[in-house]
Amino acid sequence: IHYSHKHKDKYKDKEHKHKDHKKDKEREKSKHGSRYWMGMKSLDGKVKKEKENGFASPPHMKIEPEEDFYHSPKLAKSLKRERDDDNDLDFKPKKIKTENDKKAKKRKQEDEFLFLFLWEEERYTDGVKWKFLEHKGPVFAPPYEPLPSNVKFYYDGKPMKLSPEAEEVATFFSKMLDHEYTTKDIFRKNFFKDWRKEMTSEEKAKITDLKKCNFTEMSEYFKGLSEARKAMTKEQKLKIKEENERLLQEYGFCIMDNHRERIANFRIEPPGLFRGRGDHPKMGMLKRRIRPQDIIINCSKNSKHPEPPPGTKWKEVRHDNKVTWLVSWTENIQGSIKYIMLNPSSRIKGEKDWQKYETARRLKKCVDRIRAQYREDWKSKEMRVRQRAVAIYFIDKLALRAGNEKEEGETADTVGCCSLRVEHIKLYPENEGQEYVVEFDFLGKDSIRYYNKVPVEKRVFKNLQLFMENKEPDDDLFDRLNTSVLNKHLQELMDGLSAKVFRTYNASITLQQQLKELTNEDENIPAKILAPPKTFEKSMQNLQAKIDAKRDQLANAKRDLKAAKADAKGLRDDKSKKTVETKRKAVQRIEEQLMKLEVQATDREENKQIALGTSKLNYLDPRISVAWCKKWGIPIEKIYNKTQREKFAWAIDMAEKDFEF
DNA sequence: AGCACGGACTCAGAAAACTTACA
DNA sequence: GTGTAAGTTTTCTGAGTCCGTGC
Repeated sequence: IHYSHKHKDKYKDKEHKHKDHKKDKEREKSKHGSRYWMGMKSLDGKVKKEKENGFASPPHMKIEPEEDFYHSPKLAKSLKRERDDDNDLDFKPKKIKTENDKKAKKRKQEDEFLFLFLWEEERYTDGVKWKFLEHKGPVFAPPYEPLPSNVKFYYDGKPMKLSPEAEEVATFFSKMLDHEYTTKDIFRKNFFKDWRKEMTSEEKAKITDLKKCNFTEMSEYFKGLSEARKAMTKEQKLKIKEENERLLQEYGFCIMDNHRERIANFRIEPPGLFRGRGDHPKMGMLKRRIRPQDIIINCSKNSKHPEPPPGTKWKEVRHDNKVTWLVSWTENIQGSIKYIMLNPSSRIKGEKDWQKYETARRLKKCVDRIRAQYREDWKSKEMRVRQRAVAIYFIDKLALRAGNEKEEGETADTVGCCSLRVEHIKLYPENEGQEYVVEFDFLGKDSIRYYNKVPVEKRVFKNLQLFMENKEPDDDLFDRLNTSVLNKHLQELMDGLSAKVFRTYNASITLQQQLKELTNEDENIPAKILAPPKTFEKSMQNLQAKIDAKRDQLANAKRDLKAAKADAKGLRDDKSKKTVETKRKAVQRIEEQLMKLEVQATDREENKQIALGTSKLNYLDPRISVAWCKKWGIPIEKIYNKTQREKFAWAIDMAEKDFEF
């Protein structure tokens, strides 16, 4: 590997005394791709190198063809090196693909070490994330378009023209009419409260009861619009597509340290009604429209700053290169900050991802020690140490999340390990032939139910009994523990260790073991390994879809029933009474069907379903899969789709067939 | 010292959009 | 061949983790 930079040369020389540099260089050049980390698929010839800062905005930057997913970063360049501005060619890393070459293998390991070295250097010096950042700012939600005059809102059966502000909020509700949300009390209450805030004083005086509001005409109108959109001609659809593409090209990319990087979310979230997950106390509240004066822009001083729309101003333009976001604003529901950041394919996210797996690999080296330690701590004299030790055991063995404490009444009531309450576990000294069984039943992240019955060590069991003594169901199980205490301890056990590293480590190591175990030479590999989880997951999803459909159907039927009732009240004839009865029966029938489906779903749940998609993206070191593919000659496309390949470009490039997690 | 708080970042499922298989 | 359903990918944004800061 050639580094013109002295200090790297020095480092390199130490490690590679006898390398044939010339050969390497040639090989490298002939290779189409290049080492991701060194980012040598540069913008050479595309970005004008503007010298010293080297980052002046390239006025006519070309778009890199999509199939080339190496929007490779110049890590080396972003590191602090003296600006002797040698040309980039000298930085070209090696592409090592020589299968039989032992040297290559060795070099690869050294490579990895070097990467680590470079990373550490960048990271621990000053926390700088970039040297140059330029972008076009966010794309705002389209302005509200008032309803045509023939689409009416009715209050108490009478048409009523709403002020634009009140009307807009009403349309948000009308668009969700088919959704289960709108039947929930909290949702309706929150919505109505916030809606009234948008009303004129006359409207406020008149509209006092949500039940008397009739949004159906509005709802039908929007359904019609979406039908019309579906029925558009090919040309019209194409036109929209082109417009989107134009917007993407203009706003969907930024320049960060010499590379044109994809932005993850360049559109500002449009206004609407807040939909939390689970039993969220704030569901239905108005999520307000974000304006330029709410927006903070982050970019380089020496970049071309994005312009606010004519006649408006940004809240602030700052130049903080210790953070990775381009745009931020404060959201009005929880008061939290929202960001516009880069795509997972970007250098900055890729590096972080890679670092995450490196931390997990370091855990691999000391996990035995740590396990021995917490088992020892189960016997500690100190309560807090015992609690901590049992908690780590759960996190390790059951992949529980850390479980930060949350403000009551601000969010749905969900828990993780440290925030478990007595009511969430049951202890069985003896259960179905097993000893010391703990039954977990609680709502975790996104209000997803965690239900599990596991036998545990006797000591753990006894400890849990101890922790639960003299406590109420809603008391904390681990009253001497919280996530910051826990993580501080973990940090002492290993640099960079925190609760979530266990998930990454355990998921990845298991994948590796399973692949080793299940893959055998004389079998046709792909079918066997890839099929079962896929079909299983699918069947689960299908069921969920059925349930959802049934729910919608139920909501519809209920509404029909309501409408029929209203009619009957007005008309008082036999015919309408009869329809009410049929509708009522329909509702009942659908309710029963829904029940059946839900039972089915929980049954399957017992079989323990794993969200394969999520772990694939977030917990499994992609290098394991890449190595496996290379080893068995399986095309990487079989495993990762385009987006995933972009996200894992670093791993695809880095991992050889003998990679060991 | 310890703790509340905010900030920045990863991870998560729902929904929308798109693609492919199938009647 | 065409319309539709099923499957897959992409987008969206909410829900966590974790750490630094300031009292």
